[in-house]
Amino acid sequence: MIEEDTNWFSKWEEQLPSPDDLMPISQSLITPDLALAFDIKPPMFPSPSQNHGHLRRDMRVPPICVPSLIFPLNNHNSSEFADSSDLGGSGTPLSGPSDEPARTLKRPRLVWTPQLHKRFVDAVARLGIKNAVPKTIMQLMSVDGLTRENVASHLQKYRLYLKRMPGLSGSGGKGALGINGGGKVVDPATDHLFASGPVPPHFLPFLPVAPMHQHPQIGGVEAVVHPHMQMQMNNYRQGGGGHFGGAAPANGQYENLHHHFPGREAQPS
DNA sequence: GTATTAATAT
DNA sequence: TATATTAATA
Repeated sequence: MIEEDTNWFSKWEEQLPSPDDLMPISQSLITPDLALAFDIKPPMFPSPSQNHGHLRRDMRVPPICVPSLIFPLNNHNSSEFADSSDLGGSGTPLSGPSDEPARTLKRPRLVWTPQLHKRFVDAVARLGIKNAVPKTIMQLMSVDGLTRENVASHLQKYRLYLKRMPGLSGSGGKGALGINGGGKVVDPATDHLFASGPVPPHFLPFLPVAPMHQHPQIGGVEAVVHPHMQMQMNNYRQGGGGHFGGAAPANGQYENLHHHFPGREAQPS
């Protein structure tokens, strides 16, 4: 039914970024420098203490036209975009990114939050092995600011993970992702493990993204990636648990997870 | 010429 | 380690 196609996105949207989980942070994610460079004014954050309930993450970041990438306070001493505010008096040979066009700015490392990863996995799942290539995945994910390289890199790791996926005892003898006939995704077991539920065996071989029913949450709380997943998405425990001694990873970036076809990926002829 | 991938670097 | 970047190549 076509109707489903319509709902498809809504459902997806709903199950995607939990407002609470998505940006519990109150820190401005844009470096002052960057903000200035792009002439971006920090989006208004709803009262963090009020965003519970049904608050749909409707808050779209201002219609930024540039790489609307929201940076987590990347603590790295990137020689590139070191905050000019404190640029060590040392004769910094670098002019700073403020001068450079946004296009050439070096983005900070992408942090694959569980939400992002979920989108990624969903995309891969519905694309099927055949089409699950960086470009396509990226498009399906529709996360603005996300680059093909980002996806490619993650995909590489994801594949490695699938390969090492335990439990595939070779009774069948089929390779980890050897199947491909109709666009199957990977071993059911693998897929199941990784998807941790939200990715039902309904993927279609074709693009016409369909509305498979995805339960946004499992057991009440969204099942974070997966326990077995050695891809260490561990630090992101949203629900539960406890904190880690390590510094909490900024997870607010890419909050604008709304679909919005990338303008930056403009493909040259 | 682009896109994907493995390898490598940070 | 996780992600980026490069290099090879389809």
